[in-house]
Amino acid sequence: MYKETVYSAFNLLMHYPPASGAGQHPQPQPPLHKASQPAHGVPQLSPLYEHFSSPHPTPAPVDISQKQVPRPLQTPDLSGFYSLTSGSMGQLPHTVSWFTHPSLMLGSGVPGHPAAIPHPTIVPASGKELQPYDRNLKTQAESKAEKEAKKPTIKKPLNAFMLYMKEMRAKVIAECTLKESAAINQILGRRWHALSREEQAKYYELARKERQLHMQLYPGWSARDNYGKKKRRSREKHQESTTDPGSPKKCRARFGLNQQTDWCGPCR
DNA sequence: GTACCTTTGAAGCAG
DNA sequence: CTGCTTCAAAGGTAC
Repeated sequence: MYKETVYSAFNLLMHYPPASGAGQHPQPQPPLHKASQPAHGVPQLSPLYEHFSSPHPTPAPVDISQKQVPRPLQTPDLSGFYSLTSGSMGQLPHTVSWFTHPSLMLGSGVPGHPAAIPHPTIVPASGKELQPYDRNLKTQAESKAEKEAKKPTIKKPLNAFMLYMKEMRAKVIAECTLKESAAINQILGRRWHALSREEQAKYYELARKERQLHMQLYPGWSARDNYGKKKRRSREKHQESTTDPGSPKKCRARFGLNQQTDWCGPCR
């Protein structure tokens, strides 16, 4: 069933091929620089802004100066970031995510500001609304465990591909009339590989700024904090068989191919 | 009700 | 240092 959906997704992909590659696997590209170590040629914020405002059937470019958001805690590096996100990114509601963090903008006291809206990366561990604790029914140990479990979870910052997915998902859904995320993500994965280095660099740069902002907001936070919070089934289920090629990523890993550029035969 | 699927990248961890 | 694992998002599916 699942594979059928995936196959249908690929069929659709043939009708909506990426900019280059035309339904085939992407052309090999030179490896990209590490996001944490920007190389020459990384677009500045201005081109980034152009990217998010140009390729889509969106209204005329927004006058950023009229949409500036108070940013009392900004650093020099993040200033342009806020200009970008409060302006053009505002046209992409699904991408704003935590760019407009209330605490950074000192929402309380700012008229009309959604100060009461918690940070999207902070969610109750249960995913549900927090309930008052009933002291009469729980032991201290239970109380401690419960409190721990209900501590708001700070999510990981999104990486470049995740940011790309957030922006492009709606477009793919509209084009392919698909809703199943697994199939959509396969398409997005191929389109990601079909992007030029310059186009990908925009998202790497955005992701780098996301991590930077995340570090400023949560200095002591570690990705390890969220380890084990997702209940997972036995690990055997995740190990692919020798006959199943698995995902391109797994396949590349198994055959020792370049993660950035190479496509293994079974996954084409 | 919730894990799984599916993708890439970042980060953590074990050897 | 290398390689493996986990988790970020998303929403339909399966249990």
